[in-house]
Order: sequence, then C-alpha cells, then structure tokens
Amino acid sequence: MNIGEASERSGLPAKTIRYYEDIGLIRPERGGNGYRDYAASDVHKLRFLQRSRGLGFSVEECRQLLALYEDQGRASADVRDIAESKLGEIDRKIRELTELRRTLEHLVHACHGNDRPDCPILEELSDGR
Amino acid sequence: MNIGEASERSGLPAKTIRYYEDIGLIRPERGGNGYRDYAASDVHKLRFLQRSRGLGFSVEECRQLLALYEDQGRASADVRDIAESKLGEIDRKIRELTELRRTLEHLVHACHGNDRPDCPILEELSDGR
DNA sequence: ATCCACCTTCCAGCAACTGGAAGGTCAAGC
DNA sequence: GCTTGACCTTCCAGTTGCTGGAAGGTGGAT
Repeated sequence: MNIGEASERSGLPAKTIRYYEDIGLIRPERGGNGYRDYAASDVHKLRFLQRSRGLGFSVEECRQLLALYEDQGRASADVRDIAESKLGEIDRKIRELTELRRTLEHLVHACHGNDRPDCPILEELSDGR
Repeated sequence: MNIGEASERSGLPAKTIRYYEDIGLIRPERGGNGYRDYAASDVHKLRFLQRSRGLGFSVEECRQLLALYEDQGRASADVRDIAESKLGEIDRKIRELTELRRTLEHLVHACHGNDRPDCPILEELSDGR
C-alpha cells in the first residue's frame, strides 16, 4: 500500500513516516514508480512506533523496542534484558501518570466551578509544600 | 534558593529551568546580585513540569496544566473544563501504556532467552496482524 | 588575595518532527 | 489521448524543546 494509506492506518503523518525511513526505522519496498510500498507488517510496526513515541520513549528507545520485534535471532537473553528494563520504565511511567491523574482529579473536585476561596491545593501550594 | 538547589529539588537541569523562564513558564525573583531566587512554591511548579513533560504533555499543555494551579480566579468552570479534558488524555495515556506493557510482557514471557523458533508475537507480526 | 564552585547571558547545535516548493505518477472523465 | 486532481517523490528550511560551551561575574572558604 502507498504511504497515504499507511499513514491513515498507523495514525502517523506521512511526513513522520518518511522521516522514520530516513533514520532507518522502517524500510518499505519500492514500486517501479518509486513509490513506497508498505506491507501490513510495516503498518503494525508504525502503529507500535506511534504508541511508544506518544508515551515518551525516545526514538532511540523505540528503535530498541522495535528491535525486540524484528530480532531474527529472537529470544536471546540480551533482547529479553532490554525488554525487561523497558518494562521497568513503563511501570514507572504508569505510576507517575497515575499520580499526576490523582493530583489533577483532586484539583477538579476541590475546585468545582464556583468562587469559594478555600481550594486546598492552592493553599498547599502557597504553603510551599 | 539559587537555581542549583531548585534544580536538585525539582529534578530538572538548571539549563531547562532557565529555558522555562525564557518561555515564560516560571518567573522567579531576582536577588541584588542578579541571581535567580526560587521560592518553595516555584520548586513545586518545577516538579509538576518535570513530571508532566516526562509523560508526553507538550510545553503548551503544561502551561495550561500549570495555569490550573496558578489561576487566581480559581475554581472557574473554564479551568475545570481544561482539567477534565486533561484527565481524559491522562486516562488514555495510562490505557495505552498498560497495553504497551502487556505487549512487551507477552514478548518477554514468550521469548524467554532460548532459541526456540515459535515466538507467537513474531508469528503474529509476519502474518501482518 | 586567590581559589573554586556557583551564577549570569549568549550563541550554537541536536532531536524529532513539520511545512512548503518543485516536480513526477496515475486513474478518471471528456 | 489529453487534461485534471489527488496522490507521490526529494530537498531544504523552520519549529520545538532542550543542551552544551564560551566568556565572564559572584561569593564563601582558606
């Protein structure tokens, strides 16, 4: 399929997909006309990139994550180690996100759209906590 | 306190803190010597920025999130609406991260460091799923 | 007085896109 | 078969969000 469809299916802008090719992340086939030709498995990888980039992994980290998928020697202990360390990072991110969520929800509930002056979070803040 | 201590307490490099000042996110006092002088509440905001940036919110989004904190008219419905939409985004991020975690864990368990050729995820991939 | 670790500004470079120009391709309709 | 329009190509420049380094001022300790 052409880049337009790959873009639509993966949720990544065509520009970004071309950029990912420039830096060697995904290497689609080329048709006789010079057009990029994406396989369904490429789209799968692009979606994977889209998700992991959106979650704060650097492109280099994504390259590693992707390598876990692509590794032809698969199942090596090295590869598993990388995956496990990424798992640790993901867990940390989930924890932080959950904490941020709690903070914000607290804010939403405490400040429920009226003008009462006793928002506990703002007081916390001005306390310097 | 000076920028060094603010950096240490917030987990942000001093460079980044100065950059955040450049773009108008945090405006510390200045001492007679021209040094930046951070209040404890500034550090609180910096920590908040550190967390939310690390979780994939853009600087502009962080500016909005921060505004929820700083809003002097506090508790307005507008402010609450922004907070609620951010809550939605956070929930989505948590969901995606959880999904990414499951995918990776699957990989770790399926490919447990030996050379057996039947990694189910790789098969899925080459299927084009 | 002289360290040395801190602070300042400024300017340059990097990562990861993003937009736009200039031009080639292809299926559809006349 | 020719044109139109939506696609595709490369290339180059700009943006965002830092990050490093130079050049120089500050301030507490010896």
